[in-house]
Amino acid sequence: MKTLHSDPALPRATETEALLRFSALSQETRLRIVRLLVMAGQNGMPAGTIATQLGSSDSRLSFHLSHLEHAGLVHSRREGRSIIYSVVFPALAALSEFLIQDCCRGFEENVNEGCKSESCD
Amino acid sequence: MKTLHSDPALPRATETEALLRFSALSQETRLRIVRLLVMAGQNGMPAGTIATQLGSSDSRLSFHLSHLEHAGLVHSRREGRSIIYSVVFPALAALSEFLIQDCCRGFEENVNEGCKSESCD
DNA sequence: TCAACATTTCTTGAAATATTGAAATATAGC
DNA sequence: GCTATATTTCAATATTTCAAGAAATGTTGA
Repeated sequence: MKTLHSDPALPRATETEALLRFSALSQETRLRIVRLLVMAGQNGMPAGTIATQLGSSDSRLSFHLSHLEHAGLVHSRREGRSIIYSVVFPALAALSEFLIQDCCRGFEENVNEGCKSESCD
Repeated sequence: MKTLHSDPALPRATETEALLRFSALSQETRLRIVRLLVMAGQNGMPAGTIATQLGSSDSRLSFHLSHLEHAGLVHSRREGRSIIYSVVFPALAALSEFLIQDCCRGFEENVNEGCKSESCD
């Protein structure tokens, strides 16, 4: 079984990246954008559609999308007059890796029993 | 193989919890506290030791520890005159679950190829 | 180039969060 | 009870982040 966080080819986020990404995800609108884009998958979604679905103003949404893009969590491409946003799955994966690796890997001798028995290996 | 994010007994964090926890982790000192406590494992570490190791003032550290505890990411217990802090591994696990589940589970028909081929299953 | 549409940038003010240092609280040992 | 140690709380200040709307920019298709 190949899992999201155990793929050795998938680098864990650095502390700086992790900080930037956690910060980006710690805002309600931005977290919802990410969840919306995850559901939209590789097709992505135009900025205007996202704004409509979340009931946010265009300018506010643009700000949040820039924020997410700067954090490397979403990617944009132009299609006609629309700009299509989509989530960067490897970035989410690396962030998970950052948490999980610290939780369960490399510190096996120290890890608590709850984690060891319920969640690891 | 039993993995951190695929254990059905391990509930995914709610959006509110996720927001609170992402927010807690998006601050340099707090992220370092969590990493330090992960390394300390179940034994945990006294507040004073954490402050010394991170070069932070006692009062500042106390504030950040309260913040992390309120977010459910760390737990405290008294031992003599020290208060020992330790990380709540299931909380980290649930947060990872929150990201990973949204990334790869429940939306298989939409998930992008990069995620599907590199990270899922 | 022009008109229409989509997105971004900028400004302002409000709200949340961080830092510092001093004072307060709690425990252990004498 | 008294003192030393460990940690937390509090008040004042500084910093960061957020929201809203107007104006500016960029793109398409005629």
